[in-house]
Amino acid sequence: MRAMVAESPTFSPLYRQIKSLILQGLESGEWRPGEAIPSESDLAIRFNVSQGTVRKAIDEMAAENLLIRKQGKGTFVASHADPRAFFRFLRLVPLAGGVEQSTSRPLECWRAKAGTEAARVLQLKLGDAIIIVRRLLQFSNRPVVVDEIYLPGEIFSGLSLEVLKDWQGSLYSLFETRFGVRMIRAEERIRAVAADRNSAELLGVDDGSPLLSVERVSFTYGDRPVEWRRGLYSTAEHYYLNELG
Amino acid sequence: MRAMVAESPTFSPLYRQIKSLILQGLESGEWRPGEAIPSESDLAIRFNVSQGTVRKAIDEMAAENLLIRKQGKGTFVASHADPRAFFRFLRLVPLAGGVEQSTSRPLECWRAKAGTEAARVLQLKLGDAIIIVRRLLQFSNRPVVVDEIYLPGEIFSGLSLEVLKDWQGSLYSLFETRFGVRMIRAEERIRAVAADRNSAELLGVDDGSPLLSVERVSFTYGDRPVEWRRGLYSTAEHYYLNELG
DNA sequence: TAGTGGTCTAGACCACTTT
DNA sequence: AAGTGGTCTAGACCACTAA
Repeated sequence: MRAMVAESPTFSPLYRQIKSLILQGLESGEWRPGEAIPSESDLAIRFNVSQGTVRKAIDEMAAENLLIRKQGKGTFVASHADPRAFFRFLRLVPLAGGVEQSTSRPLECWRAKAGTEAARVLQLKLGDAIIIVRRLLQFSNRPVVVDEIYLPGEIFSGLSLEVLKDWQGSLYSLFETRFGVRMIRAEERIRAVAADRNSAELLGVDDGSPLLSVERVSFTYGDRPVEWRRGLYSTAEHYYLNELG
Repeated sequence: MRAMVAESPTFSPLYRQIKSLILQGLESGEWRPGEAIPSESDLAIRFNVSQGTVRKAIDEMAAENLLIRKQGKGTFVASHADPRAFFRFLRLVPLAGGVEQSTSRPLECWRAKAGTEAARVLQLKLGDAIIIVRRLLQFSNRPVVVDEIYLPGEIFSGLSLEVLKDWQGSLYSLFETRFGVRMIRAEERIRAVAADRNSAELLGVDDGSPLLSVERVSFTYGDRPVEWRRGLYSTAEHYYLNELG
């Protein structure tokens, strides 16, 4: 292992090579979400490097929210089942402080073929199978978000309205445990639009009133796009919070 | 220095103590934006710790965008004069790809007294002096954002419309070089609103059309709020891009 | 060639959790 | 007491920049 550093023509430090080896373990499912990976010293022996080098690799992965370190216990694979992961992808906060209970109400779920845009965004071929989900998100039993979610049909073939209705917990935690797809990062494109009649009715606002249009593309390991969604957010009693570091 | 680790009742590791010492150097102006701080080995001698400990302190500060490392050259104090820092706080992207030139057109600048909300947000007393700036932001000579910016009068006392008009470059780089105030992080609260007549005219959109309302509070060292602004973004030809890590 | 940050190692010890 | 991650050190060497 050590030799690769010196010989590699496009130089990549040892700890990054270790990092990608650990990443392989995550992708292959050797260690599943919520489980512990081997200790630093075990990995150091396994990869034949010093503990400090493994440590630096894990440091980076923890900074990327792929792993979670717990002193005295071990290092764990990050999971969307962890309630702390929930607000990482949903940045909606009530105008009047406090914490609210949110519930997801699936409305429809049907099969379709990818059009030009869906194919481009999800990196599919035109006409490939996709699954579309429509959903209403409620905070304290009041509708706040209407979502339309596009998923590659091949990966999510078992998905149906019944499965969605039976599931307690976040959508991403369903995807993770049931379909083995873990969302790692996402890009959101936000605009202001006027409510169409249908959405206005679902959200309980006036036709044509301003809504936040949030278009999201989510990626799994290797920057593969696996979800495309468009949400309309009612910002009458909530706002989208963004922290600029 | 070493002794503090063991003796400290609320344990704080050595490298964090070093970090806060370096932070003091930044706050006090010992090292100014754009300048280099001493080398790791110099700092190690000065603080009487090992180079690795200084390194870990600097690592964290680099991750927080306070310092910028340049291999072979040194470690530099981050500056808003650096063009790379520009898009850290302005997340607007044209719908049709490509890069645009942006220009800031200051409209008005006047003195006022802090009302309840401004006082709360900026942590001032009711009636304290504040300065208000109105500004139009253009991309490729087309208006996209109207901003209203509230600043503590004491800190920004020399600010005027003339100063703003004479300045070439970003607002934050003006604040940094002319007033010694460096913005480190910010929170944005985003909602969708209907355009009022005045803003609609400035932005060249129809009265009542949906706009993004972006309310921002910016903080300097020690999490002190030093700017409050509300911007109305026209998202006819642009969107707000957010990366969810 | 000298100085800077970047990587890697080996070993000691501390803080936290579990048995 | 044993095992985990967390801190700190000292030293060697590599990669990059500038004189």
